[in-house]
Amino acid sequence: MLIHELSKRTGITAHTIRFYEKSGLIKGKRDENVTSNNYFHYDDETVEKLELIRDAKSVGFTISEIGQLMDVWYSNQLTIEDKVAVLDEKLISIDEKIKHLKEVKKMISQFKIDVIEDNC
Amino acid sequence: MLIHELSKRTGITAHTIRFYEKSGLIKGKRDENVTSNNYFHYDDETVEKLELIRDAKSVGFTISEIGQLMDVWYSNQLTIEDKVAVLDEKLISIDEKIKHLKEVKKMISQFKIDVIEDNC
DNA sequence: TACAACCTTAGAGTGTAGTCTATACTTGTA
DNA sequence: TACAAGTATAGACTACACTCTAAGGTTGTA
Repeated sequence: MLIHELSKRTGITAHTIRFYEKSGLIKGKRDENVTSNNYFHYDDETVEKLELIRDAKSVGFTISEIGQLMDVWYSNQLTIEDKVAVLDEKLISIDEKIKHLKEVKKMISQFKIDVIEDNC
Repeated sequence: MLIHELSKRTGITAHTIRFYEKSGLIKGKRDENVTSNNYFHYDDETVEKLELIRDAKSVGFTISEIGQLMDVWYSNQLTIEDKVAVLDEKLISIDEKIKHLKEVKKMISQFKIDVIEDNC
């Protein structure tokens, strides 16, 4: 599919998708059979990647952290140990984020009770 | 306590604390008994607030979202219904973030297994 | 074949969240 | 009392993540 279709499927603008591509998060392929243009083609895997990017971003991961993860996913430059190390680091970071969210949730829930009961 | 102490207790720089104060997230008090300076004084509640701010920021809440929450917390301008509405909105948003984190965690965990087992 | 709708790259502009510098004043300590 | 350390304000600067504009080329359709 071309960028317009990818944009429609993910709800992410073409501009932003190109920005992610320039940042190394995703990668389109050129069709070698076509010489009249140099349009990028994307597959379903890219749709999944963009959805992962959106999830990861919404919980505070930066582009460069997500990029690091994508490198582990798709690069063969790293040893298994290196890959596992990066993945473990992200897993720890996710657990911390969940912990933070639960703390914030607890505070807000308690405050909601206070607001309702004490009319404060 | 003064800003330096607040900074030491929270690990947030004085510059950033002043930035949060300017953004309306926290509020120091001036000591009316002292006329020689206009130093701001902060209480333990501010320490808690800054810790909440840090947690909330680490999971993708923006300054303005946090500010909205602080308004609900400390302003008497809003009705109980309005306050509960804001709190409910944040609680839903937190649940979504936890859901996103679990999705990302699942993908990374599965990928870790693939890396180890399939040597990919 | 006109023309709308799409594609590309390069680069400028925007909003958020700090981060730092400069200037000037106050406080604590050797 | 010198002077290091702390405090306030204003405003410049930076990094990140978009977001938009311009310029030029391609594709699909009436």
